[in-house]
Amino acid sequence: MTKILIADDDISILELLEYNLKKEGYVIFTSKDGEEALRIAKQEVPDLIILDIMMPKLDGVEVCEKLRADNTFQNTLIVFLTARTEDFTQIACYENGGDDYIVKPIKPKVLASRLKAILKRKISSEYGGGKSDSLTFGEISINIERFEVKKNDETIALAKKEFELLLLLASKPGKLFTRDEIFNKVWGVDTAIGDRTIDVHIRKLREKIGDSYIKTVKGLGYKIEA
Amino acid sequence: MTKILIADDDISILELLEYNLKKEGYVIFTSKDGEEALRIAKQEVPDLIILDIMMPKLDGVEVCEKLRADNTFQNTLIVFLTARTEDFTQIACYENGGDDYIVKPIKPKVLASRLKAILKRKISSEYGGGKSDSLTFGEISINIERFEVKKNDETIALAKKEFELLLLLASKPGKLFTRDEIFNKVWGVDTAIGDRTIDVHIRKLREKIGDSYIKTVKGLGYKIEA
DNA sequence: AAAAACATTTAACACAAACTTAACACCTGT
DNA sequence: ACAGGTGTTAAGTTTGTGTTAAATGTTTTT
Repeated sequence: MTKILIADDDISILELLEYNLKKEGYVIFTSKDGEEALRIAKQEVPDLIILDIMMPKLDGVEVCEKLRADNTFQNTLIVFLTARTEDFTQIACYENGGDDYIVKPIKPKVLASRLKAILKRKISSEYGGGKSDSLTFGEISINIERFEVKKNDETIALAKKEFELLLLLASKPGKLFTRDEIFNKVWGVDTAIGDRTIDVHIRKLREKIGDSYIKTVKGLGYKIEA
Repeated sequence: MTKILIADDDISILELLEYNLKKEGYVIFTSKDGEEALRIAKQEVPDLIILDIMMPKLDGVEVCEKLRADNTFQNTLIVFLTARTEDFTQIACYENGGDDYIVKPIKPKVLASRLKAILKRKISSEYGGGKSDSLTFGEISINIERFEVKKNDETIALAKKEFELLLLLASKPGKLFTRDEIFNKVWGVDTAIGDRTIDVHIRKLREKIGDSYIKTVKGLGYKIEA
């Protein structure tokens, strides 16, 4: 049984969500302001809490802060609800202790699948814990959650792109990744960058983790040597 | 005839892909959610399935899991579709039994060539009879994904053209490949190269993998001895 | 048996691909 | 506004591959 608490001062949204999420089999609680949300949260200890940013008495961010200060809600998932116009960025969400955020207007189906994904993430990390958040090859180990790479217990500082590149190659050691593939997955199809950019990043990676891991396959791409 | 099933809740993407892939000569099926995707998959048994991660009812990962649990789909290629913002990491794709993943936004041409590559991998490995994407004859085994050739567990380094040539011959051991055929498949119809180029490559191959595998049929072409 | 047709082998070369280094534009946080 | 770091571009260098050419070897035809 999965309990979800929804807090929003707009009753139509409350009803929309309640109706659609009940259909998905969740147990739903609702509240119209921040203080009420806090009270119900403490009483019910939901698995997931959806907080509108703009609310009377206590806004979403404040509610989140108070929840996070309480040990009970250390592992509770908190999702912010925000109008597109508010410039509440992804970063702000995570900075304030949120796990995700959803932009209005809400599409119930999209929302439902999003929540499902988030909940699933929680479940799988609670049990076993060590699933997909770290991977290893040779003397190198990568911790995805901490964004950290170690070589024999010695931390290596990597820049974002370097990390992403390494992560891609390491996601399937031995597999050959063509430049196209690297390009699409690390940079994205829509960006246009020069031919040599990948080389340079590979270069920097090799400099940091050692020459012996990343192998060039001329005319094709790169791979991590098993 | 190659059947492709596409599942995405975004109809514009569905139409975009359907239009472009039909043009490439594939037979396309579409579905708007995970459950429908499963149903069609079971009915049609496509060669390749493209799954959006975020979908109503069943998300892409779940569909993949269910498919993989079914013996029918052991060899079916599964490709995930993911928005760049979703933190669906590279690892998750492979961990969940996916063969590849493609990042949105989609460029039809890029996608088409990617799919072609993936399908090619599958086809050539099916010739060899094996279920994984590796081909074997005699003491030699070829892993296409890793771009690796082994002779009794000992890795042999091949250049791109050498590899492609060997792959062609090995895709159907015993079959005779005429010089023309080799030209068209390895070099492409439009390139013009001298008569002796193939010989030289055959030479290098024999040097590396041993003289006993590739047999010359004078006046006709080459083949791999069964 | 000689010639023709075809294949092998070796070395040399040209060129495209990848490496390397340095410079610079661009964020991001202070 | 500035400093520090990151990501990208540019330019010169290096490397390895693919191709050609030329000499040698083998089989088939007449």
